[in-house]
Amino acid sequence: MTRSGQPEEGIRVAVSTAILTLRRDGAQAPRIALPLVRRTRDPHAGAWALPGGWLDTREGLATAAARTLAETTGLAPSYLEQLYAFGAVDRSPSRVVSVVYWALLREEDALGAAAQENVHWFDATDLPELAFDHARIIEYALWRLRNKVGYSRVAQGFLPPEFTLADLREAYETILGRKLDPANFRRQVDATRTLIPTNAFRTGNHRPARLYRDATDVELADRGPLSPEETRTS
Amino acid sequence: MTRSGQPEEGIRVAVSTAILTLRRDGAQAPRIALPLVRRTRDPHAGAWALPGGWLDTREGLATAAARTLAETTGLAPSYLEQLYAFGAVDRSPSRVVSVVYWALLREEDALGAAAQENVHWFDATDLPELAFDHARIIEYALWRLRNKVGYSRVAQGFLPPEFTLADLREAYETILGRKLDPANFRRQVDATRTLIPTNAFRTGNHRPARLYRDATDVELADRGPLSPEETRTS
DNA sequence: TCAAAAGTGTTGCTGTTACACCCATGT
DNA sequence: ACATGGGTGTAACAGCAACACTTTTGA
Repeated sequence: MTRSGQPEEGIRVAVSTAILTLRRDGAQAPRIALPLVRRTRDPHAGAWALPGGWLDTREGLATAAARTLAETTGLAPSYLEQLYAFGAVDRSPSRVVSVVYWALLREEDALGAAAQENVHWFDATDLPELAFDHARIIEYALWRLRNKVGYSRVAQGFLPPEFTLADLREAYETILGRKLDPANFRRQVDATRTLIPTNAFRTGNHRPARLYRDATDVELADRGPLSPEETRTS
Repeated sequence: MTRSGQPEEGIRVAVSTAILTLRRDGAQAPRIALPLVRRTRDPHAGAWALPGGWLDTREGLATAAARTLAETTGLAPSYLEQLYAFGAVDRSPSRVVSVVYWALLREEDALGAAAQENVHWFDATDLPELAFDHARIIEYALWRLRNKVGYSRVAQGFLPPEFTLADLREAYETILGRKLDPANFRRQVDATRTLIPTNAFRTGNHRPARLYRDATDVELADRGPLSPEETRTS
């Protein structure tokens, strides 16, 4: 095959997504959870896998990620970013190129979605046996999230439109796996000038906490010269 | 099409690479240059494009990137990393998914390669009219390089195995587009403990400069849980 | 009034920047 | 000897971590 020639045959392109959200059991600290689907066919029938599907010839990659996500789990993420394209020949018996996305989901949206057959939520630190190399892919997605939280506002993808600094700090703590100093955390986030204080407070057991919302019209993460991909299905 | 169903048809997968190297005209400061190939067919016949080719069904993505690179330009990069997978429907009349890599090439290797027909080198800041969205892709590759140079040793991908700190600093300065303080630069790089001083010096016009080599068996850039892809063609 | 979270102040540490200065070589 | 890049020293500054402290509420 030469450079300018056409390939003899096409290759099947799969799109799948690691959807991360926060989940809390009772009053404990939240944990990162993600939905997996049980495979019904070989290869790896019976094993759990990232939700996804085949790329249709009439749609873009990000659109396909959002579509297959909705079809398999009924979920609509608040943040979606391409993770990596995998294409080793030994990943599957028949040749497949797999473009993987990672997504963040608001806690409330995860609860609101109807439970679906063959879809289960797993704690990211306690995963079942996974199909293909999906275990490593999830590791990579979590690594990317931990990294990105350090220099962007992605953590807000876990939160509702209005939230307290304690909410935000809790999300950071869950992602990073360590406690953060509330005083320093406050100063650091408002040094970024990306949070807009509202006049509302969350009243609870103690001193009320001011609610913030994120600056609108600003992407949660800087993707450089690449504009965020279109994810509308229309 | 349902999740578990097979796609009706395969999709052609293209692999192309933005190959960056340093190039100097006379005694001036070096600039980033990259090779482009002139397209001989539609779409965009006559326009310049990133070197690449079609993914063969029997090879991995990174292998295909290295192979098509060698076939179209005769070059073998010192560093190769996946950049992004593009798949918007309107990129090409017929549906194509394009997996783009970016690579670094040692200055010497660029000069050593025989000049090939339809391959020309361009200054990264002075590009011709490019096919598809390749102009934006090159912007993205340069952005990634600028970013990565801040927290990794990728810049050494431009340099021969042994180099002086001035060589390395010059590479950084070219990538970042600004002068760096030699004194501070020295301290910063040896704080990373990744450079091994040799007993050799480069003797020239002034005080001889010690030659360094990079710590072997260490990847130039941290890619997280993803092990570097195999690029051997065998 | 007390516990606990919200929020402010302050101090010491660490890494960076700027730049003065000495060293070693070719011309 | 002197110009020039190699290489060291150091003081000022900025950002961050640690933690003492004040404020405001519910119980």
